[in-house]
Amino acid sequence: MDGHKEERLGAGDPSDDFSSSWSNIGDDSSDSVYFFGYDRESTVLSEFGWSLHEPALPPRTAELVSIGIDSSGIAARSTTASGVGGGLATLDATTSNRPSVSSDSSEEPTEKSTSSGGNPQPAETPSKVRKKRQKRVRQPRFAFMTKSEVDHLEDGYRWRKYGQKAVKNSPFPRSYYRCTNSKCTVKKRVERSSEDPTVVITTYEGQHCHHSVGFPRGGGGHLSPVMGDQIVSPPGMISQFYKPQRVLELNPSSRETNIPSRAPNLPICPVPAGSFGSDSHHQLSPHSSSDQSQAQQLGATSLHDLPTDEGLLGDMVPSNMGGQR
DNA sequence: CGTTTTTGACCAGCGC
DNA sequence: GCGCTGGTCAAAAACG
Repeated sequence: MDGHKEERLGAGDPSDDFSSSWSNIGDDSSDSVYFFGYDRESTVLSEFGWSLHEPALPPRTAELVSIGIDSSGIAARSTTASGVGGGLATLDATTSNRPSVSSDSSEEPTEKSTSSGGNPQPAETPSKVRKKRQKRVRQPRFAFMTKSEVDHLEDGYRWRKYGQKAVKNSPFPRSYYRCTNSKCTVKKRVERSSEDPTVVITTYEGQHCHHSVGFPRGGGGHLSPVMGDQIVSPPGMISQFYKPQRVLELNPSSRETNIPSRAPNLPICPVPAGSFGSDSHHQLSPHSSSDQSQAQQLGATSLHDLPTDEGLLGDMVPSNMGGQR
């Protein structure tokens, strides 16, 4: 099983089609190789394959194995279901729900509030009154594969579990979490790879609009960055992961389409701008800009191709990733 | 008592 | 149109 993964990746002649989508950001000097990339054509991330490496690094609670990003926020269909790449990270967003970049960002329905929370249905018959849910609007997602014993990795934010489902073709259930910050619509899914139970696949959707809460629970054990300087991303999502050393190239789609390489639709925050100043005083207010400049400072040269802006990736990709090369 | 988890039901999207 | 599956809701239970 692992074999086929390796095969796809290694033999798979990375340059084929995906070389530009998936970047090997491993450190030459290290035994580990990390793959970081995104789905260029809104196809299936798992098609790119991934590889588990056994990094000769200090033991950690979780190792980042692979990251997949759906920068377009568009559908990458799950092949897991079809058995093609079972257990691999797939990002999917229903095409029909594809956020239409400009307008949607503002109307971001905050699905939950529209469905029942924001619209307390005048209960008629508990069963059928249940309000019609709005179309699901998917935000860009990205997934991480980590080798970990624990399913739910500490990432500096507090999450509330709101569902769990059995997944087809997988013996492991998938858990659904939502950020406990009421203004934050970030969600995450956690499931174990059916192929390698030691691998946890975590998929994030959305962007935190607040700082992390710190690590009240774990004492921050997961946080300590190993491969270099500290991770500077306050709203970091995966700070417990290893820091990739370099990004060769990202966002080829922008190359193709001639759009500026900034991720077109990685929302900074789904929350209406106004709510920052007024409501979440202590939160992000002043630094959407400072975050940006920070990101720019940190990664300016090498990150110029980053598709991610200071949004999701800005958070997860340790600031100065690539700054050395 | 407030918060989080569990869990069955409901709903949307998609393929056939 | 129907069935399947993933995603979400929300009441109840569990927990601190």
